[in-house]
Amino acid sequence: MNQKELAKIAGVSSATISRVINDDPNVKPETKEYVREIIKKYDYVANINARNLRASSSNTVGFLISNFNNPFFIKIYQGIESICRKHGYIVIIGITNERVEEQEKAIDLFLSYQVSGIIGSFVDVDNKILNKLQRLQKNVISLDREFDILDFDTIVIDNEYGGIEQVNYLHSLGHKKIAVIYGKLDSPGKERLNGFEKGMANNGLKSKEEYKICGNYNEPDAYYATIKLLQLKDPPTAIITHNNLMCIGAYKALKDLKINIPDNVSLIGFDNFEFADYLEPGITLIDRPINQMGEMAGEMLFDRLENKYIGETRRIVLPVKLKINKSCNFLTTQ
Amino acid sequence: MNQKELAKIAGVSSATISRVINDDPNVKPETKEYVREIIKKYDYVANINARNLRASSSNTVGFLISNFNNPFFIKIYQGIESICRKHGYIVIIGITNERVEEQEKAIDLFLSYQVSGIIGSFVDVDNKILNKLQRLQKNVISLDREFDILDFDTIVIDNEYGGIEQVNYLHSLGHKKIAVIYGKLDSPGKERLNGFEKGMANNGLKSKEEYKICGNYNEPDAYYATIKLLQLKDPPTAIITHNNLMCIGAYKALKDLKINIPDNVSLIGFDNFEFADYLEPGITLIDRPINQMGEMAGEMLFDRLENKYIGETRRIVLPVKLKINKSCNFLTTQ
DNA sequence: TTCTCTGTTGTATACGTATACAATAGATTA
DNA sequence: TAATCTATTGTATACGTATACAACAGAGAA
Repeated sequence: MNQKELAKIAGVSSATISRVINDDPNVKPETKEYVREIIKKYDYVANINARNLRASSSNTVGFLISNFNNPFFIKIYQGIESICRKHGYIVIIGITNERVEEQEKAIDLFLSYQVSGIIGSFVDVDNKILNKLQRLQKNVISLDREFDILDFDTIVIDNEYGGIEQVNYLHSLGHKKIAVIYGKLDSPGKERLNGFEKGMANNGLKSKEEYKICGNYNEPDAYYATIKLLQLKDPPTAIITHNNLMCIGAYKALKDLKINIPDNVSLIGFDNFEFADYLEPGITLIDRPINQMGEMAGEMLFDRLENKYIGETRRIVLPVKLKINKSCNFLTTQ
Repeated sequence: MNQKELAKIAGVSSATISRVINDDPNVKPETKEYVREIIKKYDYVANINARNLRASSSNTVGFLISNFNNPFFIKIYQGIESICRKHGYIVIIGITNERVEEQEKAIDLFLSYQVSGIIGSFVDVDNKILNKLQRLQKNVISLDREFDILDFDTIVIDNEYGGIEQVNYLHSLGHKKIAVIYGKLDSPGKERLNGFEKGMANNGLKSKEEYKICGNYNEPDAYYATIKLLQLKDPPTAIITHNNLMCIGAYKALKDLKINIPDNVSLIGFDNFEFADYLEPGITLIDRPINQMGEMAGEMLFDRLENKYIGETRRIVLPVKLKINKSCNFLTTQ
């Protein structure tokens, strides 16, 4: 069923159908009502492909993520979705799995959909990707990641500060043997690690190579990293993790090894997660305003799309905050 | 940049461009290679709206869910997405928030996108919705919910059995004062509650009205339901919850009330969740093969779409299993 | 040579929509 | 009355693609 067929049934022209659908004021009220009844009766829905083709745009926003393994992206998605819905836009999801090839495919998909804008946690950006993104003018928001080459609105958190604070807090409890399970060295990963090193240096602590293990931002790698750390001849008394999944991995490893947190080992996380407060012990961590991020990204994008903001690229750095719970303890003399 | 423009640049016709994109064998290999270079050079991507319009189909699957608050749907989404990706299809998400009006909008959206099929956890289905769905022939999978009116492939779990097993287990531990926090009375909700009643009756237990509270499948309602239960003059010794979010709500309430699980109150859940094993105590629950459900739904759909299966409506009932952990204990004499 | 066949490319068109423009009837004005 | 204006509707078209069909050149056969 299309406009033409429906028009024939209704005894009007297809233009009238179209006008009624788009609530054109130049239609006689009775006609409008009559056509609306016909539309309802036949459950007619306009073909969005034809619509978008004709309009040369699609009221669609692309949301680029690694995947949904990290609940971080789910929260962000919900925020973006609600803003888009409010503006009558659809979100399509592109998954990179942290691979540049998949990222490129996802971006091509977005472009083929004629998206109005993209909100993305980009894996890596070279000139090729940049060229593609530039077709969207400034309607791109880089979320959680930064790239020198990328001159788009950006929302990040203060990763370095978070990294420093983790060390500061453990140091204040008397810890000296501090290990870190860090993530992939993308932009937030590097900054968190920089923060770690700065924190150590500021407090006059020595950053030992064997205390630094990459957990690739995922749970199993962090699990094994934790086990490795504890098998060292001189194991650390505190473990820092640089994201939520790795914190969970470390927590599970410590539990499985029957190591008491925080009496034997203190554990501090980065980024909150659903059960952080309800594990035993509750997890001390660097908290970030994740609920804001999605909506903020959405709103920044629509400010651009609706020309409410025309101007220089914006860079928002959201603050992080140490949230103390019970997974860290004063270092007892051993 | 479209085919016509690119064709002019390349010095061929737009038909040739189109043929190269679709890897038509009737193109001279050298031409193909040459055109591919041009496409790459100009980063040309075909307009998917025009494509879908021309094709009168869209290689798109609609996935209908309540929302992403329940991690259940995330797992399912991941399964469906991976199967769709394998087949070159895109998933678009429709959110109902468990409201029929939003469900209708989501389905209209799917239809306007010319989806090839829908996998959905439907809120409710009347003739109107049914009519719309029937446009997709049999390419609809009803997930987790059942409706008499709906003659489509269905994947559910054995909800009633799960409900019975919860009671059986608690009874085997000596509990008699068993409360249940049940969910919305949709199809699985009803069956779980039926299971509860049957289990109680089978074991000669009396099902008290004041021990039955609706937790609406969400965490806060279950939290308050739990508090209410414990404020009763004669509080229950065991609490059954009928989904994961409500189990979490009950767990948090008990924790916040400093009530020991399982010594003071036993808690049993329905449906697994990330931290069930790592809470203290680990949660005893009815486990279901959730990882299978998404992929299975995807595969069932593509069997239809690719005519690998043509036939009667299928109904798959996946088994559930009691997973014993430490949140239930023998009833100690009071 | 002439004809046929094959491989390759181009031309023209339909998909369903929104809208510019044309057309019409009826109302208003001079 | 004729002229003008307004409200409403219809007609024709472009959006970008994929493909049916036409066209053509060159190879091979008769």
